[in-house]
Amino acid sequence: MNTPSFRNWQSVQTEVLRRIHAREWIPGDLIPNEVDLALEFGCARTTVNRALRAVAETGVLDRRRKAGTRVAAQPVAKAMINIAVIRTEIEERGQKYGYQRITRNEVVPPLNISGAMNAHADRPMLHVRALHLADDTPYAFEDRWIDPVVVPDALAENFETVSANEWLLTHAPYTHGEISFAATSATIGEAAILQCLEHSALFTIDRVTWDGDAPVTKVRLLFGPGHCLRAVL
Amino acid sequence: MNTPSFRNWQSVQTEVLRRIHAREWIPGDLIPNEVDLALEFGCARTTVNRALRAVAETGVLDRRRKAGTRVAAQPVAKAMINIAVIRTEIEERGQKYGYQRITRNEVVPPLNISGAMNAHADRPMLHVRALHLADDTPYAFEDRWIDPVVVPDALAENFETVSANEWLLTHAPYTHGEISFAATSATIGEAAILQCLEHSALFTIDRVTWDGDAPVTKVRLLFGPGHCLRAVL
DNA sequence: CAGTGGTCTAGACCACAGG
DNA sequence: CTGTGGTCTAGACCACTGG
Repeated sequence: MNTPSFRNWQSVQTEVLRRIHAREWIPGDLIPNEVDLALEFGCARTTVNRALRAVAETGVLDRRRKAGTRVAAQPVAKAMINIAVIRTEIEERGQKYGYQRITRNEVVPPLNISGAMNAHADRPMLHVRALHLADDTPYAFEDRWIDPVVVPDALAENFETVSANEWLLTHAPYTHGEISFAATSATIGEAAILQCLEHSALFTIDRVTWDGDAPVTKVRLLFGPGHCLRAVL
Repeated sequence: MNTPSFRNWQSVQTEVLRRIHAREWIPGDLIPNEVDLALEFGCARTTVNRALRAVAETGVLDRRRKAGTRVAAQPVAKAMINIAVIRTEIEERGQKYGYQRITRNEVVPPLNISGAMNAHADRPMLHVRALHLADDTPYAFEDRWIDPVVVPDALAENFETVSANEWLLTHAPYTHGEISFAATSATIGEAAILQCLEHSALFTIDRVTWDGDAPVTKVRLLFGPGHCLRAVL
């Protein structure tokens, strides 16, 4: 067995994936430990570790101290979704970006909004509604709530030329957030804004971010009919 | 400046994130190089490297050889989506999983299917339609095409008790794939299967996988109204 | 060309959890 | 208790790319 030598972690990773693909290592199997693999591959254990860690991050391997490393029986497909600023997203597709602010108010949000943000139910918030356009046609409707206690600067901004989507990135840091994707049926008002039929199926993104315990912003993005979000596996 | 010492990469990562959050390092800024940070933090450069690499993977830092490491001006939010087997997904929510195969045929697929799979347009494929149920109510409709040349074993399987969703995981390895998310309007047939109204907005996942150049399978999953996919940021 | 991140190495110690 | 992965270290060389 004249094993070719594996001199970097990427080649070790490739070899590991090959063995799994070729069923040399069967799903559920325990594979050799790092020390043995390092010996076999003729490299340092650190290098094997780096490779196995990378594979494990994709869900193909399952690693546990003492228990060792196994080929995942039911690998969970992991897709990395990149959510960029909407303007960038449109411009990268070679389209012309357009923006229209629709409304801006300071009101007490409905309970489902303050609830989702984990915020005080009686505190007024900044409510901004706006439309993003690609090549002059409606692309996405942004319905956003901003907590003015956490982001006081937002009160001085009218969001007429800069979208909240973009402005918040540079003015409101957050520590963590939640995002969810769904399909919703266009209300008559949404249909008018997006220039589509009532009850059209709209791809929807809901996102809430916090800075520690403090709610920063909650946004719902409604994309025009036909929109889809892609990723690789 | 009595810097506490940072003895592991996680604490270095935390400190880096803190500085960005606290605006000590402004978006667009060049931050000190690894050697300097290692000196400041009192740890090895390897440790700093590990921490910065982890932060860069989340999109908060931008690293380039020679150019150095910068705080991303417009960080692209990255959400990791885990797509598990549907049965597992349902059972993990404490619901009872149910499955019904609807149809199974060997036919030449329509052009949009063979096109998406990058397959020969005139080759017959295995077409399986099935319904997944949670607590006896329709959860997702699976409409799948399988290339029998690539997965010959599939011809011997009737998919009456085991879903293709699950069977393929252990019988058809793939090297890469594409996934896309969208919202579609229920046709009358789909509405009947999912027991919802025609034109309901359905969350839809399309997935195609390949084994090298060879197309393995293409699946469209239509989820019942109200379904949503969550992730953390 | 030179400075930066990218990686490898050999060895060491540690934390966790299986048996 | 002990084997496994997780991590740190110091030093070295390399690859890329900006100036």
